[in-house]
Amino acid sequence: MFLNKDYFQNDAIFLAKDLLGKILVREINGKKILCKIVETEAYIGPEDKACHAYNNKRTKRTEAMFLEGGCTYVYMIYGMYNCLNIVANKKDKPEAVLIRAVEPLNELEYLKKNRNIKSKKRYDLTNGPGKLCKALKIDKKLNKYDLCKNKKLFILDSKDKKIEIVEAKRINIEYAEEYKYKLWRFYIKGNKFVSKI
DNA sequence: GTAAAGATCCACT
DNA sequence: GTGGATCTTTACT
Repeated sequence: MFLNKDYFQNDAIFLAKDLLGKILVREINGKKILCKIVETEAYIGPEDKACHAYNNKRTKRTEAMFLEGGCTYVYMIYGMYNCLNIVANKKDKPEAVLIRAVEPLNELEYLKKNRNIKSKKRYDLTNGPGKLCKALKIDKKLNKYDLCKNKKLFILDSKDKKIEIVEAKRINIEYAEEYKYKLWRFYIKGNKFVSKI
């Protein structure tokens, strides 16, 4: 089951929770890599001080968040790492869901090769926003990508309804003042691939 | 043109 | 659990 455009017009907090357990599909050279989404964070444009688009700040970088829901917002952090966001809500509402961690379901050797790390731990492959982007070869070429119209990157619905969702504070946003206490990070309880408990 | 900070990762103890 | 690496984007002058 494909998730359609209407689904992504919901607000970021709803989507952040609802996307847990769903399947992110990335196709590279004919390989279909399947990953279960296990950890997300919601960023709510104008009011959220942790959001790049706080106060409707619109720059060349943040304009992807002003697109309609169902597109991607890929940004670079610390100069070297990419993070994958799913844009939420309607056009001109800058909300997004950051994908912080996924659980790889196949092509593990290929993902390990992309990561090029010494660690052989399976759960080190994709347990962080920068890591999963490197493993899945997600970079700025996939910024503003429409998840509903393309085959290289999209999301499948999942029948897994037994997951237990934990709400937590978001990570590494000390500068966000009162917003750093918002419980806008969501993850699947007990899942080994979550970046931080 | 220049400076400063940043939604992180990895190796090491 | 800690610290260094490392470079893009932004917001100034």
